[in-house]
Amino acid sequence: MTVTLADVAARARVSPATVSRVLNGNYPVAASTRERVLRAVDELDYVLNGPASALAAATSDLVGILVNDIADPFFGIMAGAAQSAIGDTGTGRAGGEKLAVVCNTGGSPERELTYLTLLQRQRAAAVVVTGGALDDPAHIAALTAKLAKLADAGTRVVLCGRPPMPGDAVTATLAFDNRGGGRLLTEHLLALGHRRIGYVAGPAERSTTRDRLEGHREALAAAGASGGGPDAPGDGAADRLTVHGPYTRAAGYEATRELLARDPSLTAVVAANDTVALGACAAVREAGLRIPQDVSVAGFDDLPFSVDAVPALTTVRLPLHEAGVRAGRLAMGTDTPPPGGVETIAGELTVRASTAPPRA
Amino acid sequence: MTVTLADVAARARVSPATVSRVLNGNYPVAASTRERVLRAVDELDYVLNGPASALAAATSDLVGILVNDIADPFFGIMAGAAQSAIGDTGTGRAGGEKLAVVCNTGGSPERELTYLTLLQRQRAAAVVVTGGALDDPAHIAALTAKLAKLADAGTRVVLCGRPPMPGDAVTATLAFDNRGGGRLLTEHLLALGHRRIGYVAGPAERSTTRDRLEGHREALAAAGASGGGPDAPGDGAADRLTVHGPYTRAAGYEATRELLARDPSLTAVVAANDTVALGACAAVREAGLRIPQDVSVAGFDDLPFSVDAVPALTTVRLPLHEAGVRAGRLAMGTDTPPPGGVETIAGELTVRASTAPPRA
DNA sequence: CTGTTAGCGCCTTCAG
DNA sequence: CTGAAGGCGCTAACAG
Repeated sequence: MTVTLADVAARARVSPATVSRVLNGNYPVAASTRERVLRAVDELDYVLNGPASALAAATSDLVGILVNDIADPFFGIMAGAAQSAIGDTGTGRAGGEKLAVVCNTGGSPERELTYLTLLQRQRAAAVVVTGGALDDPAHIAALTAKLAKLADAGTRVVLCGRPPMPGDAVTATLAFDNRGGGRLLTEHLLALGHRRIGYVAGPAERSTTRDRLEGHREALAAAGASGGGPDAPGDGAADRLTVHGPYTRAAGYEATRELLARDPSLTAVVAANDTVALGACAAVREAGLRIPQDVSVAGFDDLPFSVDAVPALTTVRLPLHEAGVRAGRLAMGTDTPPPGGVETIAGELTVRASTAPPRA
Repeated sequence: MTVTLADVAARARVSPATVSRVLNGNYPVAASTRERVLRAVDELDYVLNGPASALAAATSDLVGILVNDIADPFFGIMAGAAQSAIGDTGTGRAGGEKLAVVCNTGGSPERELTYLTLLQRQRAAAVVVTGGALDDPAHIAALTAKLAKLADAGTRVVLCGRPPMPGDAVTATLAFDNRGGGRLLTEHLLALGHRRIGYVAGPAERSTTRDRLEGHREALAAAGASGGGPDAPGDGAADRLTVHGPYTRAAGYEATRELLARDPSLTAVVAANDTVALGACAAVREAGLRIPQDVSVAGFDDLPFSVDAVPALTTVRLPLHEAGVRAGRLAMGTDTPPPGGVETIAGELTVRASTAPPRA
């Protein structure tokens, strides 16, 4: 029923090996022969058998992209960029195309491991793992081991928007400077004159959460050290003004209500990301406070909707698209990895209308 | 280097055939033997060779999910839901898991076809195609032919959020009632008393665009027919008050500026979807008009951010998650297809704060 | 430049 | 319930 390479060979009156060679284009073939083969392929409407090819060649054209939440544009943008960078490599003919696919872990460590196993089973050519890591040592160990196995089997591994991992299994790591970004944002607020700043953090066990929060605390500490005075924020106050929750709008809303209850004199709220910031805005507004006149609000990531929020959100812009493209190229082996294997990508403070000096 | 099924067999002191049988679980094996095999698998850290398995069995555990834009939550939600419905089928052991992957076509018909070919090459177990179709007959024909080939090769094909296609290649179609939804929305505006309604449509060549616009026009026509009077909207006016553009916020912004310029007396703007509506809101606001006091704005889809817009967006809720889950189950063969193969899913008018009666 | 020859690792009848 | 044997469709050395 299904036409095989042998059928094509017969029709083109050449050997199967020759057909394979023109299809893969990695071996000299006479132009006339090639054309005859290509014609036979078209006439027979032949489609290469991927599994057979992968089995014989011991590598497949599958590239996996792992994301924590496919419904979140943060991941969608990176994944889409990586996928197009990978897909565009295709030579046009049936040969070169890679099948770039995205796998949604839903943030679950088990599913992350499961997908990696599935990809290993398929003998994937490369794997791109995006998004913040879990801080759990057991999971990190399991993940490291799994990635090492993949690398052993010849799969290229690149991390995108995720901190470096131990071991040498990883081809390249693109890490976001979350800590630096967090610091920038809070410094901005501090410079504006804010002193009582609430922080809506992400899930406690994620590296992204930790880094951004650390940046925030660093800025606070620096201000406290330099500024002095009884009004300066200390660590105790910072703890009291931090609430953790998932990276969702609903969590941002709840957390902000809580913060406002704990300290009604808050003049600013920093959210772990833009999505959370949207929830924070809703809570602030519901409390009868104006943004930014009564309370400033800031996010992180600069997702597309942030510029449209009312007021437009002050945030830290992360070059998600560029990072995704780079990750895709690295996975294809068309870009050379950075020296040391790790590249840190800075965030850019983007000041818009949601932050302003506090009321006098 | 890599451990094979034969290694496992040797260690468990059984034949390769037996190992295969316990792994696939589709054949009786003595409990004690099974346990011995499973232990060997764990000890050797064996991972099935997907390509080899697929080659021998002539089917793989790959399931492809095609989306138009992975950075758009509309698709992310459906894809995520489908993927989890498919992944959750796993029996837990290395056997049953399917590898559900999402492929981003970027709305390009060529890439859609390319991905389908790639999936066909992998001998995918099933394919879920989401999102509106292109109205181009040539592409529809090509797509139909490709899907027929996939179906021939034993791949299950399900359409999700897309109109039915000719031929019997498709296992099941989950179509959204875009026309009905569009009608509901405009009827709502009409009932509120609006007469001059602008429409920001999507790309002209997409079925989703066409259907939603038709619903809008139907409502207008019905009102014109029943209402009469010189102020009643006619087709000419409707044409003049419709602007097409891509499904982006920027397009919504531009189109709305244009509409406002064409007819400053507009009292309502209906957008093709929520994302576009956000841009429309920005344009309305920038024109110094208030929502909904001066101009009402409505969207479509009810994406998560819509409830957070200011004011919260009136829209038509589509059960994206539920549809995705259903599509996933249909793709797995765990749900039975609807009679006739086509199931139409209605949208639900969701009235929020962005629409109100026009000013007197 | 092209044909021949062996497998790649697994599944699946067919015997036992 | 278990083992033996053949082949799935393709690629990769080797020869020529």
